[in-house]
Amino acid sequence: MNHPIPSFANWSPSDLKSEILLGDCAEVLQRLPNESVDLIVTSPPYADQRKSTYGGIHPDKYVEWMLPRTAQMFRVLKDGGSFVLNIKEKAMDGQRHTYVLELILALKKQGWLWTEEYVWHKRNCYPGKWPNRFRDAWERCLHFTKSRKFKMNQQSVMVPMGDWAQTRLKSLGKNDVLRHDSQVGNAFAKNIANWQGRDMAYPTNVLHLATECGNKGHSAAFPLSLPQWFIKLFTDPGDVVLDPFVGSGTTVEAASGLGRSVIGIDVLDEYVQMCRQKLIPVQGVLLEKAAKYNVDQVSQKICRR
Amino acid sequence: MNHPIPSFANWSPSDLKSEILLGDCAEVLQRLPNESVDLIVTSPPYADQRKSTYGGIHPDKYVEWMLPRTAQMFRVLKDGGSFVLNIKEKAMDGQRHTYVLELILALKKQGWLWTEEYVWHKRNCYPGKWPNRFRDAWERCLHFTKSRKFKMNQQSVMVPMGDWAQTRLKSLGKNDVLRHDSQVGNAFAKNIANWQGRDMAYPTNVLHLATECGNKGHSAAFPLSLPQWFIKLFTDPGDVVLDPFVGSGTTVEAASGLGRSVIGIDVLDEYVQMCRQKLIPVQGVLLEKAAKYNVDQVSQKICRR
DNA sequence: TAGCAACTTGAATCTACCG
DNA sequence: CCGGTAGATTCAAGTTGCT
Repeated sequence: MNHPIPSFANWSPSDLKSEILLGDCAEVLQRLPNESVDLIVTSPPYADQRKSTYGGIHPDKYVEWMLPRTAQMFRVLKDGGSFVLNIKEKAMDGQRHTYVLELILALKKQGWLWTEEYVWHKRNCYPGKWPNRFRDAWERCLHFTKSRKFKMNQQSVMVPMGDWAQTRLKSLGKNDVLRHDSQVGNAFAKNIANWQGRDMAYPTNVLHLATECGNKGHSAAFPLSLPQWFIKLFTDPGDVVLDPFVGSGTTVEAASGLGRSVIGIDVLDEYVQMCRQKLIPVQGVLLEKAAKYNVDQVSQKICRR
Repeated sequence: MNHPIPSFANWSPSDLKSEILLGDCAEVLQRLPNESVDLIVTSPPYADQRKSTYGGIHPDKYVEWMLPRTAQMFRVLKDGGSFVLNIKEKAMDGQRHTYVLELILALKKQGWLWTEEYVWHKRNCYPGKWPNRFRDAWERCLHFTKSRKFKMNQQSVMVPMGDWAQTRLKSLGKNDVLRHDSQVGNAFAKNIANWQGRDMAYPTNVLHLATECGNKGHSAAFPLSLPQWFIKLFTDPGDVVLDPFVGSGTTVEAASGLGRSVIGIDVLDEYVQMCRQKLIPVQGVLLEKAAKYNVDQVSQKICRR
């Protein structure tokens, strides 16, 4: 269990693989070599007073808890790579807690560049009514990089304009594109270029996505299209995506579906198992595809834990 | 020029007035008495390296520059009042500057409660294309208060419901009626709820507003509906609204139009003049109205500190 | 098959209450 | 007075089932 994880770097795009590892990413990440990951997309356990899945990190201890983990992420991320952190501070005692702000400042001290803050606008947010606030309908997607130059495939997330845009259905337009892609399964097969004939426009830093209510029991809370968007934007097919807090495995699912290699880590065996289950059909597809090249090599890679 | 500004507090709603004052709000606000303002809505000069309207505050000096001004705002704001700060950090050297985060932390130290962060989603944002980021389509509207209990008229900003309501309106099921009875309790409130509650829903903390392209040349970039929303939400008619950084006067215009008294301050005489021009038609109405009651009494109130 | 209706379920947050 | 839990509130999207 303590042997190093092989580097995913320098693989050809056809040699896709996925590793879902059990453990605390603060330790598991030490088994990854330097600069071996192209993109980190994760939604860490939110600070919480109650005891919960990750042991419940208290808001006041959150930055302190996170920093050793982001230090490892910094090490394993390639120089031109990106780190996308989906997070939102809770309201406590009538006001927003500041641990996310403090985390941003601390990450900058750690060497990260705070390149951008994307807003995920949740169209269907949690219900409720309070005398001092409305429902919280947005979360931060903080974009950090290691250097000013990094990989960004803007064309890959262009959205159709024209007929759609005029009818104020901005979210539906983007959604349809994403849904189309996810149905297809991976980026090799279909391309957004199929939507040619319409004018395409670059999106903004505000993402309109509904949360998926489908997954019950497990708090997905993270629509598939969210990691998909960042994966298409910040990686090429065959690149390596890392999610150090797998949870229900949405990022892993998105990365595999888009033809990226993926490393997932979680402390809870329940999540690890569930995530591996999700990948079985995808791995099947990859096997077929890879079989054209070298079955023995690929199956060995895929089946190894 | 150094005489105290009369208190706008304790006026009857019919005695609306507006004062547009020339000077730096750090000094001008000293002429206002304690706890005399119900709401502060402002879009301060953004940090900028270049010399610009407000003398160009450098990002690194921004917090230091702002704090003496917010200290005065804290003093003049009523206990149940609100302070809405529209702001967005610039990108500098390829990354977002942190002065807004630092400002939030500093304001908390100053005694403010960081109650909420609303997102203003700019539907039509500034065009442009860069290799490392998309167009910036959102700004922060930071909501600070002096205490946990504050005035919030949620009903005043309710919005029509989505398609869900339209299908629902056709036939109200038993469940709706029963739920309704138990929740509301009396017939009068029930009628109001029937009139408003069925097809209207509370908004979220994400505001969808297009920027108004109308005002050219002046760096307003602040749609009238944005201050209108907060003014309706956090004040009653007749309350006193303050904008210490008037600029093109959008907040002042909104407040007057909604029947609130208003105090505006700006260092540039050009903005002060323009803002007063905007208010002339409104003031005419106010004068007529006030004259009907008691001119002597009103003038007396004006001169009282 | 399309369309409507009823039901279910959320990474929520407040107040009230208890030990 | 602090810390923890229970109860109430509320709406968009998905799911299921019927016509």
